[in-house]
Amino acid sequence: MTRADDRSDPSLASDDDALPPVAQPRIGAPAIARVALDTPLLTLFDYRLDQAASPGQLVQVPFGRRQVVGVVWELTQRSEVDPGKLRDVTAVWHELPPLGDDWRDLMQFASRYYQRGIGEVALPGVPAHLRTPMRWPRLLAQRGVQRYRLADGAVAALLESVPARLRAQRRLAEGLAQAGTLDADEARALCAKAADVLKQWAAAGWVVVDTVPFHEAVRHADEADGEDGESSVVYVNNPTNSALAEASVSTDLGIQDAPRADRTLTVGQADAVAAIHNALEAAGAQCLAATAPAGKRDAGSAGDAGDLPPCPPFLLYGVTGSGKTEVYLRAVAEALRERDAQILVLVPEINLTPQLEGVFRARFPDETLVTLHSGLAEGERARHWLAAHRGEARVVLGTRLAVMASLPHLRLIVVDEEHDPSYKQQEGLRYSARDLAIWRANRLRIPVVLGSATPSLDSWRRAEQGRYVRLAMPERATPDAVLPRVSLIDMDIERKRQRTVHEGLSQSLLAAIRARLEAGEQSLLFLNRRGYAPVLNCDACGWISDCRRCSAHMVLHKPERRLRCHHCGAESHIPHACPDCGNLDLAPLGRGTQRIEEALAEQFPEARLARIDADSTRRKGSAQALFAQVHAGEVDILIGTQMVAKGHDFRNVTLVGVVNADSALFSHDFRAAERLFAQLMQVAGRAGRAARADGPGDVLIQTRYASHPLFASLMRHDYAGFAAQQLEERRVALLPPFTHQALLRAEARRLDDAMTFLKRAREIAAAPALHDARISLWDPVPMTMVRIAGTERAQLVVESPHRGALQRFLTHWMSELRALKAPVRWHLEVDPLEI
DNA sequence: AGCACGCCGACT
DNA sequence: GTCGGCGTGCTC
Repeated sequence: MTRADDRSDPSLASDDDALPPVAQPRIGAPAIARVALDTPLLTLFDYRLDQAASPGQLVQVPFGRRQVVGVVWELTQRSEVDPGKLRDVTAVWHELPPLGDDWRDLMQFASRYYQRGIGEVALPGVPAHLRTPMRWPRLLAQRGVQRYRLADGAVAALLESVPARLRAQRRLAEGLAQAGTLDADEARALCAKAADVLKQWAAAGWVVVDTVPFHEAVRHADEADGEDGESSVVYVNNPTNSALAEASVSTDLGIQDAPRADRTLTVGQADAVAAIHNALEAAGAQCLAATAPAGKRDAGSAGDAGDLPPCPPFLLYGVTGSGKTEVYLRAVAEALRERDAQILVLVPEINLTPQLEGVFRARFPDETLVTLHSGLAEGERARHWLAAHRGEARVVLGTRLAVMASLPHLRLIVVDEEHDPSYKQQEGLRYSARDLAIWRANRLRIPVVLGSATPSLDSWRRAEQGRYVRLAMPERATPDAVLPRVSLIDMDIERKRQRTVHEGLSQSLLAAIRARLEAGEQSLLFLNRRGYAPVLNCDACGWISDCRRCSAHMVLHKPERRLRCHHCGAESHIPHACPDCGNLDLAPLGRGTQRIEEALAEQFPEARLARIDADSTRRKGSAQALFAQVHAGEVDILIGTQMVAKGHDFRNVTLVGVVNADSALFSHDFRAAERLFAQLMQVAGRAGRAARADGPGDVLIQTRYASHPLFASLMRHDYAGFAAQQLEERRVALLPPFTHQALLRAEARRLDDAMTFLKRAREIAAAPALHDARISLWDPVPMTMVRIAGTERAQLVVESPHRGALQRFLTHWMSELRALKAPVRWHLEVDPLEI
C-alpha cells in the first residue's frame, strides 16, 4: 500500500497536489472515523464517513453548533455512540499528507503521561491556519517564504501616505523603499505591527506579496559563530537589500571567526562527534535493514522501530566555550548526509539566541531550514510547519513547541541547554519538551543529544546510572579563552569595615567597574529583579504597596512613574503621600534593575549605561537593538536580568557582577540551588569569552553567605562536585530525581473552597479502590503566592518512587476527581518544576 | 473550553 | 417592555 509519507519527498510532490494522497475508496471501507478534537473532554468523537480517509488526516466536522477541525485517530466499522447522535464528517483534507504514525504515537503518549485528552494535546500544536478549512485550498500552494516587494512606481505614493508621526510605519516604509523587498522577519524588526500594515499597503496597491521557495530564500549570515562569538546576524537575502544590510552591519562589532567545518576539534569534541556519528550510522543501518526498498523507509521503520535496540540519549556536557555548537553542527551535517533526513534542534528561547539560527544557516546554506516558535506570525508558522510536515525542511530549529511538529523523516534531535526551565510549558498542557524529545527519539530509535554546561540533576543522574551516554568536553575550544575568575564579595565584611555600601553596590564592586571603565572594557551587572524597588513603604505607619488582587507587592517603576503588580498586571500611580496616614515620606524598599541603573549613573556619570530586562525590551525588536549597542561597544555598563545570561556573548565584557543572589540560597523550593548554579555559571560565562590582555575575566558575586557550599563549587567551576552534593541531599530527603511527583492545584474565589476540594481529593486517594502503598500524598497547602488576580490557590503533592505506579494511580484518581462537583478550577501537573 | 439555553435586574 | 448577568448542560 502506498503511504502518504512518501509524497513528502519534494521530488515526488507536484505543485498542484491534485492527486488524493491516500487510500482510494475500498470495498468494506470503515464507515466511522474516530476523531480527536481540541476540547478538554477526554474521548475521541465518532463521525460517519462517506469517503476514503486514513488515520492522521485532518478533517472538518460539526461539533455542537460549530464546525471544527480534528485529526482522524482511527477508523472503525461500528460506533458505541447512539446512531441518532452520529453526524457526518464535513470534509476530508485529502491533499494534506496524513500526520504519521510516529506523530500520533507521540501525542498518544503525551496524552497518557500528562493525563489530558488526545485532542487537547494534539490539536494546539497544529497551526491555526491549518485548522481553518477556508484556508485549505490556498495553503499548500504557498510553500516558501513570503516576501514583501514595493510595487512598481509606488515609492512616492507610499512615502507620502505615511506621516512622520507614525514612527514605526515610517521606518517600515523607508526600509522598504531603500531595500526594495523585505521578508516578514525584517519587516517586523522595523515595525512591530508590520504584518497588518503591509496587508493594508498591499490592499492599496503599494506592496506586492511574493512567495519565494525556501531554498532560494537562504540567508547568508555574514558572520556569526555561536558559542565563541558575539556577533549578531546580518541578513542579506537579496542583492537589492544591500542598503538595509549595511545599515545593520554598522551597528555590529567586528567579524569573528566562524566555526568552520575544517577547524580542528578538541579531543572532547572529536570524541563526541565520533560517538554521535556511530549512533547515527547504527540507527541508519538498522532502519535500512528493517525496511523495504529505499524511499519507503519511513513507512516501514516507523511501525517497526520497537524491535530495534534502543539508542540511549547523549548528554553532551561541556563547559561554556567548549564548543558544543560545533558538535551539534557536525552531528547535523552527518545526519544530513542521509537523503531526506530531517533534524530537529530545540533551543530554550529563540529570541535570545538569534545567533544560533545564523550559525546553522551559514553552515548549511544549501539546506532548507525553518524555525518554529511562538514569535512567528500565523502565516509563517503554518508555512514552516508544513515545510516540516512535507519533508521539505531538512533542519527545524525551534523552541519547545517545535517538539510537537510533524517530522516524517526525523533522524536526529538536539536539545541545547537541556537544563533550561523554559523547556517546561508553564500553562495549559504542562509538558516538558526535553522529555518528549527523548521519548520521541527513543520511539524512533534515533540519537538525541542533550547539551549543557550545567545539566539538570535529572539528566546528570541518568548519566551516572549509565542510562544516558555522557560526552564530556572539559577543555575550551578557543585557545585564547580561559575560564573567568570567580570571587565573592562578603557583604558582611564590607559593612563591618564601615565601607559604605552604596545602593547595594559594594565599594569592591564599584572599584572593579571603575577599573573596567578606565581600561575601556565593558561590565555586566546581573540582578534578577526588574523595576526600581520591589515595594514602596511608609515609614510612619508601616503602609506597604500591596496589590489589591494578589498576595504580592506592587513594584515601583520609576521611569514609568507607576506601581505595577508583576503577577496580575495591575497598575496605579505612585501615591504622593501615604494612602493611610498622609505621610509624605514614602520610601522604596529593596532594589531592582532600574535602581541599580540609577545608582550607577550617579557613580559613573561619564559611563554609558544600558538596561536589558522585560521592561526595557517590551517593544518587539528593542532587545535586538540594545544587544546590538552592547556589541558595537556603545555601552560601558550593562545591567540586566536573566535575559542577559542567555545566548548573547559579549566579547568585550571582562567583568560580571552579581548584585544579589542570596534570596535563592534559602528558598523553600528544593530546586532553587540547582537553578541558581546554572544561572550563575551561565552569566559568569559572559565574562569568559574573551580574556583580557592581562588575564581572565572576573566574576564578582556579592553575598552575605560567602561560606555557602554552592559558591565554593562555583568558584572552582565544579559542576560535578555541586551535582554530587545536591544529588546526595535529594537522595536523603527522597526528592526528585529519587522520586516522581505530580501536583494537584485548585483555585477558587475563596481559599476554603480550594482547600476543601483538595482534602476531598486526598480522601478519595485513600479509598480502598485507589490505595497504593507506593504512592504518598502530602497535605494540601495554600500556595506561596496564595492569591493572584483575585483567585486563591492551593496545591497537593503526590509522589512515588515508582513512575508506573504513579501514572496508574493518577489515571484512576483523575477520573474520580472529574466526577466531583466543586466551585473550583483545578488541574494536574506531572513532573512540576516548582512546588 | 465554547456555546447554548434559561430565568431575574436596569435601561432605550 | 428588552438587553444582559453568569448558572448548568451538552458536544459524536
